[in-house]
Amino acid sequence: MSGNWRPPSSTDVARAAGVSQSAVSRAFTPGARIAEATRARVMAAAEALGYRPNLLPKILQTNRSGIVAVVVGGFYNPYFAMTLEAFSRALTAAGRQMMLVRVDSDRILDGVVDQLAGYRVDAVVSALALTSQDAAGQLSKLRIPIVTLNSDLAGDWIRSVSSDNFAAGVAAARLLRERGGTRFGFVAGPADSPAQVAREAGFAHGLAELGLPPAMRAGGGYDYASGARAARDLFSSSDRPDALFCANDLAAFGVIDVLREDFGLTAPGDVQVVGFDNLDMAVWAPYRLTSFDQDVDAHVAVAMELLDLEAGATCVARTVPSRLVERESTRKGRR
Amino acid sequence: MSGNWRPPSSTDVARAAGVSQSAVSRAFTPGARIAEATRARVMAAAEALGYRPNLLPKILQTNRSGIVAVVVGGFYNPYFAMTLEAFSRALTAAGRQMMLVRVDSDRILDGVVDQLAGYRVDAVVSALALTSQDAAGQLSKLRIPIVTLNSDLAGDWIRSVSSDNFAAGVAAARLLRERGGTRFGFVAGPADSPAQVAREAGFAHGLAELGLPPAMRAGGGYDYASGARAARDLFSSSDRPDALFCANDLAAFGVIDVLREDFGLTAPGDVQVVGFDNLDMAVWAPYRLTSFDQDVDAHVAVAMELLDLEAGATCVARTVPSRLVERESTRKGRR
DNA sequence: CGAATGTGTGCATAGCTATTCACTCGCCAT
DNA sequence: ATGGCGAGTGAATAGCTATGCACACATTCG
Repeated sequence: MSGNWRPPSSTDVARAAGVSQSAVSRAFTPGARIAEATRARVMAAAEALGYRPNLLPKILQTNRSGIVAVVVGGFYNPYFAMTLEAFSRALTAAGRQMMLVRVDSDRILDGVVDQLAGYRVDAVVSALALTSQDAAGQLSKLRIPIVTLNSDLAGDWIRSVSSDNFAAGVAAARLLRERGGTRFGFVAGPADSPAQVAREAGFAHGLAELGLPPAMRAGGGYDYASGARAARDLFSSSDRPDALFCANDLAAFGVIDVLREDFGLTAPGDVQVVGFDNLDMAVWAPYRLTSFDQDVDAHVAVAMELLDLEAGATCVARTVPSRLVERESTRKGRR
Repeated sequence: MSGNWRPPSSTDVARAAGVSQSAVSRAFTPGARIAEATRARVMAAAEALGYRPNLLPKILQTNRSGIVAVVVGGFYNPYFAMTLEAFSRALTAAGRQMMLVRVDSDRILDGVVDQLAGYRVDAVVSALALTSQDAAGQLSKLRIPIVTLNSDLAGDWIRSVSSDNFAAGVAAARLLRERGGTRFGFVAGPADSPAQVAREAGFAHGLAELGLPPAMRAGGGYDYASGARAARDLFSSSDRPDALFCANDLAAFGVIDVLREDFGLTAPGDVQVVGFDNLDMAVWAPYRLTSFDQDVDAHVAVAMELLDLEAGATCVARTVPSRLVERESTRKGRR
């Protein structure tokens, strides 16, 4: 209708209710000193006008927006969806809002930092494989806390929470050995992912600890296609592995499908397969994948805790244990 | 360190650079009238102090935050991830931010509307199966445009963009008939989803148009388990269907897995299966699912356009055609 | 009855930026 | 020489809420 409409302000409500603007503010502030009758009159006027308090002036004064920025690199991996879901719940429960920022892998720093700083976000959560050290530095200068998931970024205002990726790698080696694996293979994730690196190192360490030769290696991505490619690479050679640890579930699915489809091999009879993430799909009939559960809720709980740490001096890094969920892509152990 | 630190303001920068606050503002405003030498001096001071313009005062005056709220019911369905990804891209390209809001299905209205209004979000995108008419009404009163995805909500400030669900249902019926289907089944989504209702109605219409008897029916959810249950229901009876249209891909995967696992049936030999959404997983080896592609990018493009429509008088509803992608869960047609 | 306490209300202000208005200064044209 | 003009700058202000301060009034107590 009118070109320059503006939402009703507390002053408008005050006028309508015949009170001062302060009274309106107090009516909407729990625990404020105001007569019940006045509050009722204000509320009636507010209801009639459709008034909602504007949060921005408060933010302007306190520099606390109640907004947490969550930075992700993409959504192709259902693991991100799980994380997002858990974060969303936790933030809502804490009365905060989530600003979702998607960046094309590398150049996070460009406009994004300016935007986040401009909106005065309370904190940044990065689910990025790798976060630009530069961007992190800029946020630190603005005293905006950063919580990093499965990354190894370090700095003054940076806290990190990770799975015990190395330990899981070791556990994978032990499990596969215990279940009768003899020739081991590792299906790698992207080289720039600290989680991938730690999982591989742990697996290698575990094998060495057991006196076994190092694993064959293929792959290089967290996606299905990368796993499929890895399986073709590994099984086209003469010396085929019979026990695989995959950097994540998505790659493991690709592996399993190619093994069955192209090579007529199934798990766990011909090859045992272990994944990482414990996606919903891990229970699906074609896979029934043994996998490490990252306990997303625990990750998020820790992250929420780290968000509100005020002192930025000490660099905090927390680890959340992952839990091995055995299904039928590995052989049964005695119980 | 200091308890009450505050980020540098334009006044701080002005003091440091020996100019007025106005000059600082102009230095950061493209196209503003300012001498190049002054701008350089301001920029140097800003850099030294780590100054970022605070966006809130501008928002306070213009009531345009640049924030679009995206409301979702959950992330379990990868289709939401696709939508989110596309929206995120589009909003970033338009220089806007996404506030992600997750609601527990029904009670959206509680605090959420207050929050969104309080932050002065420019618009709300709802990817919810059903949106509370009440919440929608409240947002309308605040003149906050709503764009609904695959929903049938109507009202003054509400615009909707949907797939041609009915037409797709008809097309599914024709395809399955043309490929030799004789006994038809429909695997339903949740009853409160307008998309589910339209797809089923279209399928029924298509069958009737071809002079075929109505389809058997099972299911009632958009998830894998629901599809699995539906398959068990349908194939435990004596009169088994040989052509299935599933309300979405996730359910279709459940169907296919149960058919293979529990009944030893495969697609397309024993049963033909058609899904909806064309998820990434539809190409996976165990499925190779024929499915309707919703063209997420087109949905989002239309939604972005509808977001900025100012006039709230006419109720806009746009439809985006879906595209049939044939894979190997249906038989080959002559080409 | 005076004082003290407590309750309820209004006034004024901080918080930060973009923008309008007014002003100065140097330069050109008449 | 003087009016006009454009460029560059600073002062002032709007936008909205929460809150500290002051004040008015009622109530209670010594």
